[in-house]
Amino acid sequence: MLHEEVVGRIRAILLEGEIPPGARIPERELCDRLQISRTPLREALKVLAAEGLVQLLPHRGSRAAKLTDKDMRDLFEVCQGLEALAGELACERITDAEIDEIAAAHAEMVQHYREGDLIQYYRGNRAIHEAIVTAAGNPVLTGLYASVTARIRRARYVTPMTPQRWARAVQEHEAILNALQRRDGVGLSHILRAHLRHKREEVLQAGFAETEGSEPTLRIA
Amino acid sequence: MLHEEVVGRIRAILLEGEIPPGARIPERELCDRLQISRTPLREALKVLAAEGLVQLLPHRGSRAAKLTDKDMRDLFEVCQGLEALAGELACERITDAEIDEIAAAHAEMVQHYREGDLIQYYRGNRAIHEAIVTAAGNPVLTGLYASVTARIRRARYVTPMTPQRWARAVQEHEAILNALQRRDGVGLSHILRAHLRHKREEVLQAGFAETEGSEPTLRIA
DNA sequence: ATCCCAAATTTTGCATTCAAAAATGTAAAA
DNA sequence: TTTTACATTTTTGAATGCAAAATTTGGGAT
Repeated sequence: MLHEEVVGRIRAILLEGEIPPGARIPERELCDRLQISRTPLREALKVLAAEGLVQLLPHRGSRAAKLTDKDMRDLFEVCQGLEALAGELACERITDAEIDEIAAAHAEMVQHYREGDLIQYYRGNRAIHEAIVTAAGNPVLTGLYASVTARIRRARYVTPMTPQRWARAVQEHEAILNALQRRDGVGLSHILRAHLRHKREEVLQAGFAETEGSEPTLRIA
Repeated sequence: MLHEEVVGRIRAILLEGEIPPGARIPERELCDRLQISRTPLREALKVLAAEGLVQLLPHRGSRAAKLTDKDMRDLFEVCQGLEALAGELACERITDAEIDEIAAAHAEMVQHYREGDLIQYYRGNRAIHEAIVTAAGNPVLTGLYASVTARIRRARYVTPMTPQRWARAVQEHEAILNALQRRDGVGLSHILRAHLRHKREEVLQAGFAETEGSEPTLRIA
């Protein structure tokens, strides 16, 4: 199946930031690179446009979606809502085994925190949030969440992670795990919202890399 | 722009139920009907597949997405979450003018209820929910909501609307309007969730039209 | 009569081709 | 020197063509 493959690869290229936000996407160049003709490429671009990663301009080609501050705020809001929903549902459905897995991932993440390994910390952090969404057992939710987080990650923003913020984030994660273990859906929902609200505030305060030139010091993956 | 046009028309055909869930979508036939070649048609089908209205089977063509009971439950859950989020956000941002508009739409809907005009009642009901989502002022949310509700509407389910259920729905709508006017985001969020949960229970209890033969007595729009 | 397998037909997936629109470059006039 | 009009080039959007895969059809064996 060429089509899916192509969508995935272009998505990766966009998430990787190889084509910066707002930049034109040269069809021919991508065709040469992916060794395909324009037909499947254009199909893939249409799909990615539907996902919000690409914007199509009539007779003027496609560009990598450019996210404004407002777009980021909107995405974070929705992400928050989806995570809160996921938390509630997860508490109703999560198995003990799944909780154990998340607890293990949490412990690992805390270890990275102690070691000061921000990259690995972020990786673990993301894994935990995705595990919670998965535990909600709702593929529709999983799909929308993936789409929204992809778009957020697309904006290679930089957060100046201060010790205070990091410590608070870890504390919040302790609370998240705790609520999960108690299967306190409402509580988890509130914690998750606050957690993401804090992150959003940090991001929007710091601004994020919108321009092509500015190289991010750290990409949150 | 041919592409957008085509996506819209096929989406309409699917929502209209002309191609029943699970049925094959004959490319050639649609091409003849829409007077286009296969290229833009296939691009449109890919987009609709990304939206979840169409499912593509490798080398076996595309089918109108078939929704299982589980799918419906998942969609309702997410819809609930999105509406609850929209309610909270709307309360923070809605203008007096927008509230007045919704109040007017509400009064109109109640009038249809009194007249026993279920079709018009549903139309007004949908308009109100969409207005609340719009009032949230979050295009990302609006887009996801549109996608989810389209998929729900796609399943032409039938709800035996009893007088009791109808009365409760109207009561809940009174409460929704009330919370909006008081700009009570948390309250509105809870009411909206309960509102949709009730609807979901009705729908899932009744089952929905999955087979081609069964003609729905009433399509919830 | 039923089942199974192979040939023919249809349909799908992708490449190529063609026409139209936009971008670019050039030259002439103000 | 700047601006505008025009021609050329590039790129996009859609149609067509072609090979591979799947479905259908027909014939033979059980």
